[in-house]
Amino acid sequence: MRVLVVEDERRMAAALQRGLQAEGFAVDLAHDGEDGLHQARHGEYDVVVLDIMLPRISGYNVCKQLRAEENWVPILMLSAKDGEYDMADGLDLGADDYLTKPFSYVVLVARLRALLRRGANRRPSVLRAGDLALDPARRRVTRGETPIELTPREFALLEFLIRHHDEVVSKTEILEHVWDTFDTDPNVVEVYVGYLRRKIDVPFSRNALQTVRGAGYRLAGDGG
Amino acid sequence: MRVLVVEDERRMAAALQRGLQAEGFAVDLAHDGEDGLHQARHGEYDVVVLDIMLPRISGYNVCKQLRAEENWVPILMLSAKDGEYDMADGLDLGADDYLTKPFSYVVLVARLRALLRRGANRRPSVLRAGDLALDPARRRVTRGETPIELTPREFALLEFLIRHHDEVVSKTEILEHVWDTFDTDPNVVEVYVGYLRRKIDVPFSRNALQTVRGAGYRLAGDGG
DNA sequence: CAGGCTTCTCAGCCGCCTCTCAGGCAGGGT
DNA sequence: ACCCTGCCTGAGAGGCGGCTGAGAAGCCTG
Repeated sequence: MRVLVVEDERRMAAALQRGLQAEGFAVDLAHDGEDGLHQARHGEYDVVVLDIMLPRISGYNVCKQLRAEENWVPILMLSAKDGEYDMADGLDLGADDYLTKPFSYVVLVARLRALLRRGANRRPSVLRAGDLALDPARRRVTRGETPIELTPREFALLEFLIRHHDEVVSKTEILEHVWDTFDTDPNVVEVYVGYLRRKIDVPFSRNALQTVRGAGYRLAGDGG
Repeated sequence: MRVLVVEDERRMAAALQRGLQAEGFAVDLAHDGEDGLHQARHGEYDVVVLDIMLPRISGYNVCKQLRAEENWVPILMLSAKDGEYDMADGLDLGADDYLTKPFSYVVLVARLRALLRRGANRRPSVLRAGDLALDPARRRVTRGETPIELTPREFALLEFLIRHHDEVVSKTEILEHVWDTFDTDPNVVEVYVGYLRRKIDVPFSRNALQTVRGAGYRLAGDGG
């Protein structure tokens, strides 16, 4: 598995390289945005770890550029907590996952593996589960032919659920990936699951968004 | 889940112990590096929380020593912000994760769980015994093709039994691993074994979950 | 600045899950 | 055959997880 790490802080980059190599990845480094963009274009990587604060071209623009060129290599974005961009921006750009510095090394590796497992490469432009369809680029959701209006938070939640459809995802995982926090009251997830249900569930039909008591939620669906 | 906390500041150590116990971990303490090294060698822990600044042997050297002995227990390092070592050093040593003091308690727990989860990921994704299949990630159990609904406690019990299928496991072992206590009335195990039997046993067939009088229970099955 | 939308908190309710208890049953030893 | 001990199980209490309506705070828009 080939990983490109685009990170300007030399010590951090080197530590990541050693760590990921120990995990069995083949790791290339780029130390600024221009270099990173160049390598990502020509390197055939399975995944790219992309810092946002970079010399020459920001990670933000590297990601935007790659996606504009229809390059769908999975991208995991890194950003400072107090930075100019936040998670919503990152995902808007077409990043596949997002971590806030200071991040946990284990979490980084876990999410890299998750990205690889998901085979996000050659990602279909529309995500499906059952008769639900979600288009990340156009921010549009439909059930069958009928469009569904969602708020940004609802959209992010549904996107996460649909990417993991048929799996049980815990409220903690949801908080980490959709809210980017650990220590928020999980009740907010319950509330938003409630909102989603009212919008996506068809009356008199089996619920698409199931509760798995004591474990989390599962979005049923055979789509891909 | 057994945790070893190696931390010389008594107040901090005690606070961690109480907090982690409340989260359902079994917690042992060591107050200096020598003691910590000794316990880590012989204690069969699922994860070790290791302060860097320790009397007698530094956490740095405890970690180095353990890895030199090919002991790959997951290690989460703690260090002071202004300390001599930083994240890069920690990862170089073979630590699996790294936290800077003062850290958030919630973050610590989240990262511990991430470490444990990662360990779990290395195991086979679907556990089998006979025609029973249990998928920990999806929280799904099937007998042949038919899905079986289990409550969290039933699920945890079956997971433990299936991991030890064809072995006799005592009620005490079950209590330790599934209930995480010693001093509970073993009757609760009998009750839950009963619940499980009603859900997983096929009528008119040999019982999969056998009682071994005076010793415990055994889940029959040739699967792996 | 007003109005609407979104996000999030809070408290109350409901139902499932968990666990206890007591009585009955079965195995094994004498 | 009898008893003792270990195991099983039905009934039920209590707690906790999850759901939801109400409403406050924040944010954007006109």
